[in-house]
Amino acid sequence: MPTPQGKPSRTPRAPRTPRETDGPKRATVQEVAEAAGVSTATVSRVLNGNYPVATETRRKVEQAVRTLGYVVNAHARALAGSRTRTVGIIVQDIIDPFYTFIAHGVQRQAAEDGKLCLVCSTYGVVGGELDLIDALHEQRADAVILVGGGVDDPAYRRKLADRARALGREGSWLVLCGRPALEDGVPAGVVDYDNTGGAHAITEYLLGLGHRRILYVGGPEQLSVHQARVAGFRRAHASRGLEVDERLIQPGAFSRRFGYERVAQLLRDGSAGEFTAVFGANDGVAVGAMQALREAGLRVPRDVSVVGYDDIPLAAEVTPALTTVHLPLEQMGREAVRLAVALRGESDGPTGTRHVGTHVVIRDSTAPPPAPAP
Amino acid sequence: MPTPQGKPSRTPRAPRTPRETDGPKRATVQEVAEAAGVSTATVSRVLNGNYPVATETRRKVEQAVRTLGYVVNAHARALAGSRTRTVGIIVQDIIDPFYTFIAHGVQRQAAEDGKLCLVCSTYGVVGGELDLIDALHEQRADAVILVGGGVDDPAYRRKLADRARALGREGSWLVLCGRPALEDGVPAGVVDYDNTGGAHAITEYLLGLGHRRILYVGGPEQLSVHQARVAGFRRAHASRGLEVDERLIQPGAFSRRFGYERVAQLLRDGSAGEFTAVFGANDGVAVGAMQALREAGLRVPRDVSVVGYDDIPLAAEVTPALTTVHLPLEQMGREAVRLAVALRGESDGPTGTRHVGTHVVIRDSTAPPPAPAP
DNA sequence: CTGAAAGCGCTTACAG
DNA sequence: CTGAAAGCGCTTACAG
Repeated sequence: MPTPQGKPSRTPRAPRTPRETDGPKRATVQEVAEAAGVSTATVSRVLNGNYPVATETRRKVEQAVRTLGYVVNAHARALAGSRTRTVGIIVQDIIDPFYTFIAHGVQRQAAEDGKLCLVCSTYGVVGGELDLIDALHEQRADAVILVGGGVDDPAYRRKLADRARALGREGSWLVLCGRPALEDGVPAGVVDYDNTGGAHAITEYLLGLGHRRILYVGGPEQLSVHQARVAGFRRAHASRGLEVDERLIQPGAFSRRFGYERVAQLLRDGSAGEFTAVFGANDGVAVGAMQALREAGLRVPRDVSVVGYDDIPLAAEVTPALTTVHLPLEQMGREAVRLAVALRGESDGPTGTRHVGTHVVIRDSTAPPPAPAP
Repeated sequence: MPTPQGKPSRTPRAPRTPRETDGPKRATVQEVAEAAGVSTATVSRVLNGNYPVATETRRKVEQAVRTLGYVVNAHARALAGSRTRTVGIIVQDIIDPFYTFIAHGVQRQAAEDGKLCLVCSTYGVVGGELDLIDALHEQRADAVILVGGGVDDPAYRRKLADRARALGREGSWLVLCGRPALEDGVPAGVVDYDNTGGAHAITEYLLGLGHRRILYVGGPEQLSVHQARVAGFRRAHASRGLEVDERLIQPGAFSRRFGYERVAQLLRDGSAGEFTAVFGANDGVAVGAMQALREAGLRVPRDVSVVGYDDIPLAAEVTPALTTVHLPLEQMGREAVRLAVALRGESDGPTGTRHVGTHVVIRDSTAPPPAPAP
């Protein structure tokens, strides 16, 4: 039983006495060395394969490893060497497909590079990110990948920069994935996808179809992603000399539920005025909006067009299939670990940035607005 | 640049010379101790809070920690102490909702217990599980949680048992989540959900509705989960003295795609005979089947009823909402880490098993079979 | 190609 | 309540 401090209570047994059932006792390099009749240095060298070793010697060591069932201790290795072969990733919520797919990319790339992956979710806890960075720092992760848009106030960015520097001193790297770069000189990489550009492109598509009153729903106001997407939305209007009715911008959560409820409400009370298209801040919001429209007796895309952002699988699976901005989520995850690896190669390299492309995917949820009432 | 062996090449710089930019050099307990004017033992004690320390002493140490920006090295800690405060989880594919939700539960429970989570996916690679268990063993994870049904041949189970014993010697535990227990005496826990019972219950529900020809689609034949579900399907028929037409059992992948393709094909060539209901081996398969039925002009549930298994969110989101067997996925993940923690508390406890409940959720995809053609 | 030895950064009996 | 010292299990210059 753990004590209140969470430490195991002292057992009355003599320490380090192997259990009866232990069988071949847990082996160490020391024991492998003895069994093979060589030094521990030699064992280490055959294990790591990073140094020439005579064939016969190698054979003896491998034999000993096998018969003793030796499994290297990664902690001893990490302490004596320098790399941990571990990357950490911090997301908001692993069950949100946006994060799941990025985490998936991180995991695959890490696996290909022979690294293991520590995944952590903040679940929206304030300061959670910072604590998790610290926890991953304790683990001396080779890289810490922070995914998703962040709150964007100066005090917070300063704290993040401090963490990045602390990590940098350790030879590790903070990689921001989908969040603006920190100030110059801070050792942090960034994997960037163009929120403003994507939002601009899909808004322009809607405008080109003839829509003039587009409702923008969802997205937490403090998040950098949200701000960037709204900026693209506005810029597309501005390029055509159009003004946007502020009532049409309805920030909120990034959830299906929010999309559903807010659109249902606006349809009910009309407080945003009329609209012929809905731009969901992400696919979840858009799908929620579609449901609200359907329940109000409106047809998509005949009466109202709907678009989303991210292109999670759901977007292609709903009916009608959703027009949206495609983000290469898995690739973003892969890019993040590749960047970290590249960065570690440099003795004291500067901040690096990697951009991934984005494009509009036109499916069945968009059409020209209905002809004005006769 | 890594050399071909994957090790960093020697740099010409003198080792351990701090970079100009290092700022407050990476601190160690040693340095914290000096700064605070105490011994390293004392620093360790205030850091771990597991031993009485004078208030004033504690204050000095905490102060030193803060000004030096000290971050404990988890590897040194793991090597000197015994626990790593890390759990490992192995799934087949993190983007499959079944696994995502279990992983989510593992992660939350681990976080609540102050542990970090190493998550690994096999992506269906043969032997992947075994290699990943070894990798997690190297990391000395406090527990290794293996999720999902496994291939069920004796040779494989023997290998698994070997791994479990090796882990056990280390004081760590293998926990099988949704897979049959290993032989007696092997130090492995299991979190069990009743596949046979669930399949029996939902089949019985369909039978009670009047269906007599139910198509069972999907599920890889070698997997223990599949075998258990089919067993439940058969037993439900047997209880009513009904025979099952073997052509109605169509194993295959656990995917939406397979469900779609196989049902489409059977509808085309009629090689399974008639059927009035479809039992998808999991929700994905069931949703694929619904799509195939719809495209063939059949209506669900009016012409054909459809049920699934697992109750992932998709099940409630499709139209019509899917009748299925509910599995408490998140809870299963949580149970797995709780079990591991409990097991570690015991000096040499026996194999433990935890059962989680299962129940049928009736939604809109089921109805009595259509009346026989007039 | 190989070995002896130092050292990585902690924790934990042991002894006050 | 505190400290001196051993030891956890590896890797890596250094020296042949």
